Amino acid sequence: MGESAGPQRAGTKSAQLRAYLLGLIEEQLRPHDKMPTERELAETFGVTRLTVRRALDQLGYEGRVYRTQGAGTFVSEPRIAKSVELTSFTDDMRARGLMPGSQSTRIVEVTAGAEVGAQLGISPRDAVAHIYRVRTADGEPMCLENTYIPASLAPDLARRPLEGSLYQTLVENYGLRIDKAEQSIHATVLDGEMAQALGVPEFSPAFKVSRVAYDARSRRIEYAESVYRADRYSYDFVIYRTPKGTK
Amino acid sequence: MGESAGPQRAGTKSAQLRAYLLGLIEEQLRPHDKMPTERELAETFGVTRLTVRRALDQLGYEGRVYRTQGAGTFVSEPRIAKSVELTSFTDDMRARGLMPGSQSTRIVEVTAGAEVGAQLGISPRDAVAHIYRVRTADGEPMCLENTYIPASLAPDLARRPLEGSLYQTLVENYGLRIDKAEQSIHATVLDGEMAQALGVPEFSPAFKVSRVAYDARSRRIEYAESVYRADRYSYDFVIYRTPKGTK
DNA sequence: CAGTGGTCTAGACCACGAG
DNA sequence: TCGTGGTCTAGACCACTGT
Repeated sequence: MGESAGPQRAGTKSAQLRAYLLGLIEEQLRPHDKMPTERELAETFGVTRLTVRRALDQLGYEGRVYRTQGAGTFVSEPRIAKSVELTSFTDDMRARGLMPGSQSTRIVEVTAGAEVGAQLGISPRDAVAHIYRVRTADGEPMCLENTYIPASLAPDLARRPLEGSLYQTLVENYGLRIDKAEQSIHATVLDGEMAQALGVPEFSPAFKVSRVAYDARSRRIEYAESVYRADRYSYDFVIYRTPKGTK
Repeated sequence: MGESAGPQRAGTKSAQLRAYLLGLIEEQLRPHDKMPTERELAETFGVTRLTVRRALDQLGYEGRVYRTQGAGTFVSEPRIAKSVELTSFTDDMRARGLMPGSQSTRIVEVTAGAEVGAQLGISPRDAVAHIYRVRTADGEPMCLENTYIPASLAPDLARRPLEGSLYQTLVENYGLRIDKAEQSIHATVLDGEMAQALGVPEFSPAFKVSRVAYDARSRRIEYAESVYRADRYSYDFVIYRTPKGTK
């Protein structure tokens, strides 16, 4: 299918194939329709079945198709919930159809202290950039965010005007790309100060999210504590049974 | 490593290899230690690199190892948080070092009604088994759970003594195996009735979890609404950047 | 029984990291 | 430059589904 000159920049064959199949799913097939067989796809695209399977594995992981041995591969029902993916606040809000923004951003360099130091695996006396933001969606407060980044990884970050995405800044100026994050989510109620900052009554329910983010080399890049308004935010995701080989 | 007569029943070679590597990670190596190279493992175990890679891919998804092209595969730091996996309440509690239990279980057959019918994709007039349970951990209430299962899939479930795991019953008696679930998590505060059932003060924070579970054929098997005490429960998981091929 | 997905072999070349 | 993981080829056999 080389002639479909879609706006794909995908490098690998399986990624190209995945993009093609995604188009097929979204534009031509309906839920529970049967996809072409792996052998058909392999022949059509001039690749091996393994390559086809990689593309389909990916789509299966994303919940777009399901497979039944002996029967075939089928289109999943439209997804109600998104799988848990590592996205920026900006992308997260856009995916929810909301317009993201920030208020009262403050960025300063401070010493890490016990808690932040422990989370980042550095000395409590090491310097970190501390970014405080009130994140908004459609102009209304959505969450309070405190982000800490080791100064050793991003020197002078605190003296840089923070325009655009923080993650983009980290990639472009420091070569730091977040690849993985560990999150811990608690339910809580808001105290007076936080409630006021978020524009809701005191004792309103909220999510408290702690996150440690790593790059591909397993270095800790960021520690963030966020508090989300529960009336505007929910976690929607897909989970799967035992990761496939374990049974 | 054929001579390690561990209690493994794993079928595929990659699953056996994964089990061996897991032992290696947990018993002999330390975080950031280098794992054997893929080619070494392939030769040692008499399999191809692809098979080795499947085992390592798996461990990578589970957050146990990380790989760097050109450098090698390394042991991840001990996991602070678990990846989101589809587990039963029982397994979830055990993983947290708590002793799971149930109180005041009730199971009845009722008509689905609008909400449950919509979630399960059946008629509001169709029959469902409704299971209500107060789930306990170490003898203390942990969550309230309302589970609904279409009677067409599990006839007479309501007339069956519910002993052992519900999921086990579904597999053994009805051939229903849950493979995937969509979850939506909200933060809330408890009203008087729920607070009393959970043994906490009114207006205590809590998680409200809605779940639709599917089998491998994408049939909806179960709808469940659960309310968890926030003082005893948190969601801890790992998230990854864009699913690999998308960039 | 025919056809499907699930697993595996035995190679090959490429892209990247470190000395 | 060399060794590593990342991708791919061209086959093969098995396990399961549906008829």
